[in-house]
Amino acid sequence: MPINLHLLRLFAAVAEYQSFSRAAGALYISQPAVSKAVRELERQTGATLLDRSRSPLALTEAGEILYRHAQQIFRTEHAAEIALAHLRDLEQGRLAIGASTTIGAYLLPPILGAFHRRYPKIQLFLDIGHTRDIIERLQSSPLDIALVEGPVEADGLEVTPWREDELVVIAASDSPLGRAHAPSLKRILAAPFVHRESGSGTRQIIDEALRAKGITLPVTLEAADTETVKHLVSAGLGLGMVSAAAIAQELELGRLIVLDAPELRVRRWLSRVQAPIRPVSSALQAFLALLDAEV
Amino acid sequence: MPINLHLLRLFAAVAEYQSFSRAAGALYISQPAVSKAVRELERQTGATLLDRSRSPLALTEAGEILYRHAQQIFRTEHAAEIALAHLRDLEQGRLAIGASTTIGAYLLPPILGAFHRRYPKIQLFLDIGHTRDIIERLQSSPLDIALVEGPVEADGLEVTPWREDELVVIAASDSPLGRAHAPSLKRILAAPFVHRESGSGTRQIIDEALRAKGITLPVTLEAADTETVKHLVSAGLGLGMVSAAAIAQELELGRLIVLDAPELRVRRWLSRVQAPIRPVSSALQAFLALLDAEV
DNA sequence: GATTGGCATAATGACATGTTATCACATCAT
DNA sequence: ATGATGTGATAACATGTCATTATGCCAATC
Repeated sequence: MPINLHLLRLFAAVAEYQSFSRAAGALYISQPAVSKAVRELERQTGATLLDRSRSPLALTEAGEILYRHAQQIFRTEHAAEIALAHLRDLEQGRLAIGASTTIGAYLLPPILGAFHRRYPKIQLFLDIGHTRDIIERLQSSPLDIALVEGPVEADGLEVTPWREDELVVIAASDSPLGRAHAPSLKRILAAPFVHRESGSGTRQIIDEALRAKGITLPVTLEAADTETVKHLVSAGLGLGMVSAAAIAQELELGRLIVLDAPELRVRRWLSRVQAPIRPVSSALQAFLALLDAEV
Repeated sequence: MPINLHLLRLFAAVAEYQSFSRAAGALYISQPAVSKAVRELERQTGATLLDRSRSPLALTEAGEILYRHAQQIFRTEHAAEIALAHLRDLEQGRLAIGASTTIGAYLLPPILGAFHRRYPKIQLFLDIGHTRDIIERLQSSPLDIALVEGPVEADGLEVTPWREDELVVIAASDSPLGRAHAPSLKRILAAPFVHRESGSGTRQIIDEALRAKGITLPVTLEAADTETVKHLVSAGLGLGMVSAAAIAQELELGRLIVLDAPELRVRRWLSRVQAPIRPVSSALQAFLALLDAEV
């Protein structure tokens, strides 16, 4: 039979204030309620807890022992309250985000930076990988949310469009095509092309979108990641097609040039993916607000 | 607003069994009761504690935190139960006994020995002093019980006769009176006498009892304690009058002799003194039983 | 010896906590 | 598919815990 912790709370107050009536006052209840509670606790524990013959009230040995444990219990209870409040006030907590490579590398860092400045106590986990893997980890639950490229066929997942992203054709600024003002589609398609590997989401999107338009890009080279594609392109090995978000720095430095080819324009939606029924932590809530706020 | 620890208990069971219905079974209550309790706890804490979308049931971050604290709380509760049971079963506890010098030195040791052999986990305190001081310490509460000589005028204390004690006249066995078969009262009263100091209870008893009979003993020497009286007497400095309980060893060794003088026979009651309303611990209860049992 | 403060007791009332009945929804074997 | 099974949610209702007010007793104090 467990100890009735409600009665214990009242008894602890009596022990602390060394008086039934003062304890009652502190608890905002009547004195008889406290009297009865302590008496009932004594009945249940089978031990006399208070020496009512002395004034101020004294604890018996059993009362002493029980009181010490009660203090420990209510200290822990208080700690729990504090911890929950911290969680609510975002002064404690974790947030695990999954992202596909391009988003993780180019779009998320500033957002995570802003989040961290605002909620420095929240522990952030960023998991970058292929959409397939990210989705899998979202379903098996270590991830709170995922931001991925392209279409998601998910069982019970909620997919929301987040931002639109454009894939642009890039050339080294010191290459012939880079120096051309507005090269024709024909000239562009005649040039060598550097691509991401076949498995990647970006590559899939590009292939599908262009196939729909009846265009096939030449494949000269495949690279494992966007960063390599950019380096190869700026080294003059050919043209490339990457997310507009990925080349801000190179454009600024004048290393790369965007070739404006309306026929090759590929736009895609970046998606926010969540498990729909799963409870939403305060940290996730705050992160969602930030995602919607940022333009 | 403190956490409702009753609801917390049900929640902790759910967390442990990762199932509402199994938790309900373990608690011997119905499943809806558990459902409602957890829901109410979530309402009160303002946090979602369980992720009901996964199976088996998963804890949210808040639930995780609350569960850890709950475990700590209920561990402490269990420790309290154990401690109280120990107290009840006399496997833990203290017992503080006050005694006047003669009782403490000669009568109590065998009793305390028996008590300790029977209840080795109980911590014993023996406080030996003048009746006056012992009574004072009983009232101001560090002592659970006192065993004293002679009459006690106590305010609200309960005085119960314990054992009868006889004060006997002793002589060194190699002294002239010691060798005499049955010396006359006159011869005894003519001899030098070694007494306890005037403040002691024993001395008071002797003086009063003999004064009632119209007898006054000569005072040759005063000593601070019974042990010294015995040594002085066996060294031949005169006769003495001490508790029969105090000389068992010397009689056995043949050092001292009891002079049988009917006129000088002084009997007194040794008393058990307790604070009447004060709660009685298990240890004290056991000690009282032992006091009554020993003959 | 009346007053005051503190705890106990009794009669009664409100709310917390339990119950049964039932539904909704998955999973799973047939 | 389909019906059996397991699990949780919800609703209506019963119960018992925990509170209240009213009052009495006792000790301390002026």
